[in-house]
Amino acid sequence: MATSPADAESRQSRAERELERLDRIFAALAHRQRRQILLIIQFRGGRLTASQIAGRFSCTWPTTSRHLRVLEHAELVKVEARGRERIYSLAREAMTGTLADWLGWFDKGDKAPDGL
Amino acid sequence: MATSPADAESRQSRAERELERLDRIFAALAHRQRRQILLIIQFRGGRLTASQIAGRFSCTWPTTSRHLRVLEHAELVKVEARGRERIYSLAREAMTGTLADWLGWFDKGDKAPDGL
DNA sequence: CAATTATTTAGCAAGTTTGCTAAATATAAT
DNA sequence: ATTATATTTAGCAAACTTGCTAAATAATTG
Repeated sequence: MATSPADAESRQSRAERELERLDRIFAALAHRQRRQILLIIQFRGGRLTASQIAGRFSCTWPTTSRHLRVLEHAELVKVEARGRERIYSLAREAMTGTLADWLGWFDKGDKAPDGL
Repeated sequence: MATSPADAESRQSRAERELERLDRIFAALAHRQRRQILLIIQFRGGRLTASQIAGRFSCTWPTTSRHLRVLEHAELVKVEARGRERIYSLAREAMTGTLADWLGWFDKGDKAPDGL
């Protein structure tokens, strides 16, 4: 099958989108409170409302709310609106998938990633 | 055995030092070029001089030099001075150890980390 | 020793992130 | 509808990061 310019473009975009995804994930994880939020969700029931999460931190609510948005944008958490509450849970795939895959480059020395 | 104030203090410090270590690791990984440097070291021979690394990027040398220092400070790479060259290699333990351990919290739901 | 090569440090400007307070939105209860 | 509750958005100041150029250090060669 022929490889159209559109294919080439979309292939490159996809690689670039992958990189941007990693950028967002690692940027999101670069703040201690955001990592802590993930652990709290994991070890405090798996599903928590924004206020349950915010309640565990000493900073103001809007600050935690922003952290939650960063995590959401990085697709590390999922949100489900229920009435006036928002219930956060882990998007485990992103963590153990995307992130663990990246880490995997350093275990096995087989193939190099695209851009080397 | 009695637990002296010094013990308590050092125990707390150790936990805090752990967290600071993670801070440094995740902060270091939060920049695309720094992640790329790690991959380059991994897939281009394992041991590279600063200039070999810098040569693969379009930014200026001092900029790459700073990135290398950030990685070194996070203990993600080791440096060995040989004459006027500095040879960088991966400090694999930090990556597959510390980092993979952190990721591990999200696999198995057994015990929660210290500060929860 | 003077010149060259490898690499880092200093210092600055531009951009980004974080945390705060005040105000807005949106659903639920009275 | 008014009030209360849950949560977000706006906008600002302080702090941090990044990239640059110019200058410094440090080992090597002529």
